[in-house]
Order: sequence, then structure tokens, then C-alpha cells
Amino acid sequence: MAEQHELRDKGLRLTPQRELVLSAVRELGHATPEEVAEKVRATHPGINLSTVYRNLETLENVGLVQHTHLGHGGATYHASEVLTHLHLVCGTCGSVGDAPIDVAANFVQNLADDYGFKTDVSHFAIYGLCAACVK
Amino acid sequence: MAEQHELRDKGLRLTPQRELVLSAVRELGHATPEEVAEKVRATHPGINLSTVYRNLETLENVGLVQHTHLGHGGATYHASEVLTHLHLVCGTCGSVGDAPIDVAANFVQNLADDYGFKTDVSHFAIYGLCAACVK
DNA sequence: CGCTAGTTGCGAAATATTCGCAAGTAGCAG
DNA sequence: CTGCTACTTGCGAATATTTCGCAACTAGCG
Repeated sequence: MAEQHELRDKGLRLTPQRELVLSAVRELGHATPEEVAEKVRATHPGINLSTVYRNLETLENVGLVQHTHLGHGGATYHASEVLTHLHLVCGTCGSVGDAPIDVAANFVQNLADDYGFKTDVSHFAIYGLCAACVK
Repeated sequence: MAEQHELRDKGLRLTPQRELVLSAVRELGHATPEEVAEKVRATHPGINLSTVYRNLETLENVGLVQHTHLGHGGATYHASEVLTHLHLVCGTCGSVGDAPIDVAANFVQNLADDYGFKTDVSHFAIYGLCAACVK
């Protein structure tokens, strides 16, 4: 079966908590540690916040999830697979929009050409005013 | 003299603490609230951290300073005048480089054209790997 | 079946930031 | 120059967020 555990592959132990954290991140698309914990608790009530934090960190180390900074303070986690878009955060209404990563291709290229800087565009959100608030 | 207090102009009271916070931000270029407090304390020891936070917030409201997200959690404040560059944060070595804002002009334009999103490029740092770490 | 090391739970500790409240003072009017 | 009022400050406590220590637990392996 192709179902060789990806967690095992990464050299991690396959614990129910760990799987739950990973699938919670995947289902939520993007979520704060607290939201992940909440989601996980829906099916496995006894889980501890510390465990969520530790697993998020662990999963990040092996590259299965990544975090982005959307707003003030709170980091937001994504499954790596879905990291194909930018986050457009509106400073006025607080909404978070998406944009395909290629609108930034040009920008990333500039940075690479002129500064040798290899940009990870999606790590930080793009801040500004959404179309609705511009009006 | 042209020295009409800019703080007064904005409808704020001119308190020594407030002036100190503002000039600390200007001198430091970019700094966390804690660094600002430290700087301010050099000349005015009795100042309170809460006061720094409150003044930073107040100054931001009237547009004299702005904050940017450079790393995990801590906001970093700038005087508005110097906000003419992007921050290139290296995820590996932690260095913060600058780039003129126009390397992003194209990108900003794309976002405006396609999404009506008015981007404030400098609010969030650009994350990636600096030239040195790419190697 | 039994071992060993990686994990979990839990509460405490470390940080970062915000708030309430009483005392202090800048700016304005008289 | 004097007094008044509202905006500010200091300070400590309250929150929020994330990290740690430690003992108990268990996944994976022989």
C-alpha cells in the first residue's frame, strides 16, 4: 500500500496526537495553535496545548507544516502542500484574502537577481487594504 | 521658526516622555518596544514600559511611527520618514537587509490591478534566505 | 514479551502586552 | 499669574501566549 506513514518516513513516531495535529492543520487550511488545539480536542478531548505546540514545532522541522505571520503576534500554521498562495491581510477589516503565488514571481525574481535573496513569499502576509476597504 | 511642534500639530500633548519615545524610534531606525524603552531610559530613567507601549500606539495613530513585523512575535517600530525600504529577513542567519521599495513596485501593481488590493509592502518583512546563507 | 527512547500531560515559569486607578501636569481661560 | 480640566504617567496586577521540567506512558524493535 502506498499508505506508508509519512510521519514514519520523516523519522517521527506515529502517535495519535501527532496525526491529529497534522490532519487538523490540513483541514483548517490555516490556523493558530489555539485553533488547532480546539479542532484536535473535538475528537480527542484529553489533548494538551503544550502537545499541540510541540507537535507543530516538530512537524515544522520535518517540513510537513509551515507557519506564516498573518497579524500581530499570532503565528498561523499551514500544511506545506497548500502553501501555494499569498495572504492578503486587510489592515482595516481584518479579512484575509488569497492570491496565487505567481503575482509575486516577478518580485521574487527581482530580489534574487539584485540581492541574491531567495524569498519565501508566503512566510509573511502581505499587508494593505482590501478592495472593499479602499472604497 | 518652522519648529512648531509636530506633536501639537497632531493634536497631542507635548510631554517629555512622548518626545523621548518619538526621538528614540527615530534614532534607532527600527526597534522593538523594549529597545525603545531601554533607549528612553538612558536619558529619563523613570519611564515606564506601559508608557512606551501607549505612546507607540498613540504615535502610530497619528501616523508619526509605524510598526513592521520582522520576526516571530515582536513588532518593530519605525519613524514614518524612514519607511522607504523593505526588510529582507534571513530565516537562517537572522540578518535583516534592506531593499529599496521599488523592487516591489511591480508586485504592488499586480496586486492592485488584479485584486484591487492596496498593498503596504513594508508592513511585513520579506522572509527568505540571504545571499550568504543560500550558498 | 520486554526494553529503550521518544512523547504526552500537567502545572509552573517565562514573556509580552494590556488595563485600572490614583496622582501629576500640559494647555487653556480668566 | 492662577486655577481648572482633560489628557498622561507610574505602577502593579491581570491577561495572553509560549516554553519547560518532570514523571508516567507507549510506539517500534528485537
